[in-house]
Amino acid sequence: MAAGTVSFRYFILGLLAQKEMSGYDIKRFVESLGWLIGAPSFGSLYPALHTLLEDNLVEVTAHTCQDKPPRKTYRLTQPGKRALDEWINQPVNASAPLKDFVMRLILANNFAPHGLMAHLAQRREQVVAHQATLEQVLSASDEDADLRQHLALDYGLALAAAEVVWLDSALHRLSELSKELLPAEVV
Amino acid sequence: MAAGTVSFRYFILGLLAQKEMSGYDIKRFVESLGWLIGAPSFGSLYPALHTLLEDNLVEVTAHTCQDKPPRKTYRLTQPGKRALDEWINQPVNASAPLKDFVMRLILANNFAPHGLMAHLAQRREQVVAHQATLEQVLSASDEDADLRQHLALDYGLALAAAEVVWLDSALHRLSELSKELLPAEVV
DNA sequence: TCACTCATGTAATTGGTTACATGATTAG
DNA sequence: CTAATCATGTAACCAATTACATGAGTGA
Repeated sequence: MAAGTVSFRYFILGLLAQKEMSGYDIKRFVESLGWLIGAPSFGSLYPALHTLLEDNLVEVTAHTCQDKPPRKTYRLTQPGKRALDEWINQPVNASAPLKDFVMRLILANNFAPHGLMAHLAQRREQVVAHQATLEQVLSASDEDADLRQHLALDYGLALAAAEVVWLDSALHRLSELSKELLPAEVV
Repeated sequence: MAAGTVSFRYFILGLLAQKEMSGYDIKRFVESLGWLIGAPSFGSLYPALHTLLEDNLVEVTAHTCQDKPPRKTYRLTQPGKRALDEWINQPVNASAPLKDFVMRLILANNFAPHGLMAHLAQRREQVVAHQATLEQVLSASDEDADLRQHLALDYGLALAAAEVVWLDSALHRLSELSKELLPAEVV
């Protein structure tokens, strides 16, 4: 295992599966679409790349062309591809935080066909369960409590509801997509 | 500073401001409404309480009545109250994660009157900015890319939109509330 | 020449988890 | 009498941040 990261380790691997990138590229990319997951700092990103390299999951090319600052781009090796596949199609811990869900969502392309839908369906179950918990807490709380007391509950419920709506629509669209791709496969 | 936590440190302090609780109580409470922030483990919770105690921000009572397992309940001291006020009315870092926002939302009661609305307004700005970034990335990406490539973007946009709607409604309700409470204060 | 972005890295520290250890009380 | 829940704690470990250090290229 050596030193380094774990959560981001496979996420980075997944990003490199889509295209070859440098550490700096990864940072910029994650910053742009990662407001829900938070971009890793260089202090964790570079060491993570080094350990992936040590483990032979990625390989590197140094670009030292002049009139550009030198950079190193990383890409997956065959063992890296296998490690990623194994990781991504593995069921996630039921109480995984939002962050983990979104990280996998960003790697959507790397899922096996059924895997992605399973991931969304599992998330849906989780969110619905949380919704139920929040509603229960809300109904158990003081009737005369002021708005401020319920704010967080209300917020949680609003986000959960929005997420369920989105998940349903995404699941629907994905199933349409798979019907299109496998028209003869209908049971 | 000693060992212990930091993010959760003040959050715990805020919970104790609402009512006296034991470590176990805190865990249960946070688990029930904290799906967006994640409950701290006992391994961080108890040490955090110990350091709050050392710093004289909380005080403790041991309840060793028989036919109940012994427990310790914590409550704020005056210095604790001051530390909390100082912390909560302090502006948060602009790129703070969702978790930080929600933690403060749970502590809504502890805000100075204007502080809470400022907090929501600041969050709104942040979310709108993220929305703009995501839309930009979306429009810059391949037109022929399949649904899977846009899933995370789409998810982010859906959540952001829902959050803005909620924030607007909450801000509106809070301003109604403050009008009610200070009817003569209108400029 | 000064500041800014691009680009890579390391060391110290921190915030937090996991696993472990203990014990009382309650329900089957 | 055994399992589950209530209840508190410690030690080892880990992931990740912050701060630091370096250097090339670009534009004012």
